[in-house]
Amino acid sequence: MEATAPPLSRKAQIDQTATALFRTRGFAATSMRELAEALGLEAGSLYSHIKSKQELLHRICFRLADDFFAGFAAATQAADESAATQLRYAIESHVWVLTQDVAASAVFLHEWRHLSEPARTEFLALRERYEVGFRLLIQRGVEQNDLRTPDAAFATLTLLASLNWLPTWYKPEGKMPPSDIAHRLAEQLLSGLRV
Amino acid sequence: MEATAPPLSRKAQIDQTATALFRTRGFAATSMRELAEALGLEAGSLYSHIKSKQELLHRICFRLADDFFAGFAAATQAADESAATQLRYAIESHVWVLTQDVAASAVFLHEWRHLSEPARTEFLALRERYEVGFRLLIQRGVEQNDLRTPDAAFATLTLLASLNWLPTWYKPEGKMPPSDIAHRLAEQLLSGLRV
DNA sequence: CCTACCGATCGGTAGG
DNA sequence: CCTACCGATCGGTAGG
Repeated sequence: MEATAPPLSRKAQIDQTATALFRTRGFAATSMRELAEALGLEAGSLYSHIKSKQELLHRICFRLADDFFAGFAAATQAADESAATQLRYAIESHVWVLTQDVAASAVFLHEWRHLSEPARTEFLALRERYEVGFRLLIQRGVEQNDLRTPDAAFATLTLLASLNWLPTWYKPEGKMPPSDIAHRLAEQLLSGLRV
Repeated sequence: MEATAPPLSRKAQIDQTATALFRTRGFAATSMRELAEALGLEAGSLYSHIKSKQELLHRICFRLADDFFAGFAAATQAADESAATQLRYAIESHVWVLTQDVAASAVFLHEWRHLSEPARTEFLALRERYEVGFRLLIQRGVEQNDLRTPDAAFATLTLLASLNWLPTWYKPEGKMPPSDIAHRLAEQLLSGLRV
């Protein structure tokens, strides 16, 4: 049971509508006039709430990055857990963030290259850091003899790839709850790595 | 050792350059003037070789679709092979097509939504059919007791996801030859499914 | 939040 | 393959 969501501020409404449009039509193919129309405004009126189209993309991408990092930190802070267990938590956290806002996740995953510099370079550095976090977990799992793989970097890429495909097929109204999906994905992906 | 490639026709040059631009900048964000400049032409001159920007995208996407289907058909025509073995061949074929033209593959995977109707709907139907082909192989592998998975549809999605992430990191000039990559990916992905 | 508008750029065409 | 150009649309601003 979920409480009714509090009313969104105008700015949050703009973010949400922009996210949906960027997802389905792409950043470059979405015009500010479309966005305004979807909100019941005139195009010029948007600019009393935001600075630019670019700012919208920036906010979406970096908010998601924050969420992914926060989840990863929480998943790996229990130092007494094995690396394999921490990896499971990290996978579940990743899926959780993805399912909490599929539209924003899709923008995060596919529209980031429309970020202008220096945001684009900064964004790529964050992604790299996140990926390294997963790779280190896998490597430690191998050292602890809980996991096995011929190539940890390779395994990391395929693991994240499987996870990041989720926004292309996940439907929030589907009957499998996010926690089930997270569990199932973690199970399947870990089964390919376990000793 | 590779023989020197034959000179490309003007139309093939346009296709190739458009593919590279659509990949790195996206279809919507690529202008015909950029494309012309990359080819050393004036924008208007493009239209003596092609009908529209849309036609370029259409040709790229459907050529790749043809390649994927041809490879899948070849991989699965040996009826005396087990489903698990056919699946291995199909995975290797998929990787082969991806690595033969990473740029076109990336466009195929990410820019198809800019296809105008009815091409877009037709394209989605083809993708669906291809996916079903993989799913049936996995299901038959399970029936033959060579493969095991709690959910064949789920396993299909994650398998294709892992494969389709390849164009985002594969560098043709890297030292791992495509056949090695295909082998390795097949091995890793099948290991998660094998009994 | 609207009206009215800016300069720039878009895909594409006519005529040679 | 180029020159010259079309109408449409773009992101964004000024002034209220």
